[in-house]
Amino acid sequence: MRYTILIMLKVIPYTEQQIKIARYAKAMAHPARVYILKYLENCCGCFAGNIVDELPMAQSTVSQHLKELKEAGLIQGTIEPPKVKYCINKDNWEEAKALFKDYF
Amino acid sequence: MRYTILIMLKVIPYTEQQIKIARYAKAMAHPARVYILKYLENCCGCFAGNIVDELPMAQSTVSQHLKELKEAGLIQGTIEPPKVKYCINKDNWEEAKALFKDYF
DNA sequence: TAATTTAATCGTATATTTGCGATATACTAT
DNA sequence: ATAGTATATCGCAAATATACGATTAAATTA
Repeated sequence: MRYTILIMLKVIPYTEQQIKIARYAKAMAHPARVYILKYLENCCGCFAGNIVDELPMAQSTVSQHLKELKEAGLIQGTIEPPKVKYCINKDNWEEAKALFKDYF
Repeated sequence: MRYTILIMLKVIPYTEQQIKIARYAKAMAHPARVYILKYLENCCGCFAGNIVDELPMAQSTVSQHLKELKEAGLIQGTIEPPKVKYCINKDNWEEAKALFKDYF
């Protein structure tokens, strides 16, 4: 007796662009982070403390949001003891902009 | 004796736009959903089953992602028994596009 | 009427996110 | 040295997200 085995393969279909868009979108998926990014665009080189003052949440929570934006590559921090100055990461910000523009 | 009471109020600072951007970004924060939106842009009026076939995940999981996109307002489904035809929600898609364009 | 098809929903498990207070760290000023 | 300042990190709780298989619902076909 003969058997025919049919194997259906589903390959992960996402393009690099789609994965990046999802990652950037995730970074922007909270109003506080949307706010921070806009704030830093106008006020590049401000300190973490300034952002904490703007937002209705605890210092530790803001720090966490900053960390997420940093890990997503959208911002970067430079230490100016005892403060930390934050800026938009221009390269990645431009990349995100381009990705979303192409996508929409 | 007299007391002066200083009350510091932090008002939720987010604009409507920022809240909407966060909501749309959240909807796009998973590669499968980024994929689905793009797929529906090219193939408006395709069925849920077609999307399931494209994606490396269970039918129930795809259904959940579709639900999220629907709840975010980015897609809409019309029943054509026993199938469901999905489409981009043009109004909201255009709104999202405009919001992100302004934002970046 | 019974079986099939298509998609949504339910129940569940696990992982991630969000938020907070407390604590740690790393400098500065007294 | 001690106290103060600015920020990050830890530990925890609650909420939300992700994924799956099983079941349900609604219409169609046999």
